[in-house]
Amino acid sequence: MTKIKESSTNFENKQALSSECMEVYAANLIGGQWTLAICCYLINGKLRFGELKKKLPNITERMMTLQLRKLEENKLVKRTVYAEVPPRVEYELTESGQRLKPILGMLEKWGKEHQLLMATD
Amino acid sequence: MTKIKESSTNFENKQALSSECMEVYAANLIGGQWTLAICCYLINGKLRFGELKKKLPNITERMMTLQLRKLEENKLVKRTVYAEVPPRVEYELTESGQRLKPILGMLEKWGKEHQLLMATD
DNA sequence: CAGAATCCATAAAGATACTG
DNA sequence: CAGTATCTTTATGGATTCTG
Repeated sequence: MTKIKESSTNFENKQALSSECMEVYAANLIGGQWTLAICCYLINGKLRFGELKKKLPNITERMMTLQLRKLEENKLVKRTVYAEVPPRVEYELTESGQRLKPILGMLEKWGKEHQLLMATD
Repeated sequence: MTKIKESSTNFENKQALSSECMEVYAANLIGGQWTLAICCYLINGKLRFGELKKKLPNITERMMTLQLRKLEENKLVKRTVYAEVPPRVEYELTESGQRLKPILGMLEKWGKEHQLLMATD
């Protein structure tokens, strides 16, 4: 009786997926609290759980697990478990995740410009 | 003693703005529940409160007000109040909001591709 | 018309402790 | 190491009623 749905950021029961435009669908996939941060760090290559955790000092393990599982479920991240002791799990972006790269680039550029605007006023 | 902060999606106290990359900052600005949906509809020109509400049948007035105020606060949306009876308020994207257009375009494209991937598997 | 004010339910996030 | 489990807190969203 494993509980799965705790933090699935509701794609199924909310409006976004069903009736809204594709941008909203996309935003729901990548707009989660830690989603983009994780993707940013994975875009340069695979990372282990602990390595990723180090880059996100403020995230709890619990949240990281939940977010990574969601990302995996949404096929943005691939999770590979190595049957070793001590355990090793590696996370990497999928093809689809990689294709976010140009979008991340534009977001970064837009963010910089916008931050400037927010400041000079 | 007006209460302002009820739904400000926490830029100030959370990690995103302070330590993370610019993509995360940007995502926090546009990643809110209704944010992108609203932007999508405003990208073709200004709309009144009621008109926008019609395009988002599932949003409550309360949420729309909150989201629009947040958008305004973040300078993505400009709010113009006309001193008329009955009252008229128009919402439109700011320059900065308009500059999201190419990003929305890419998100749409990516979303379509990704949705296909999610289906064929 | 375009909201503001309340009250309330649920969902998401955090702290902490524990484990294969 | 890479998580789980549990509990608590906080955030988010909704229903309803009221108003300039």
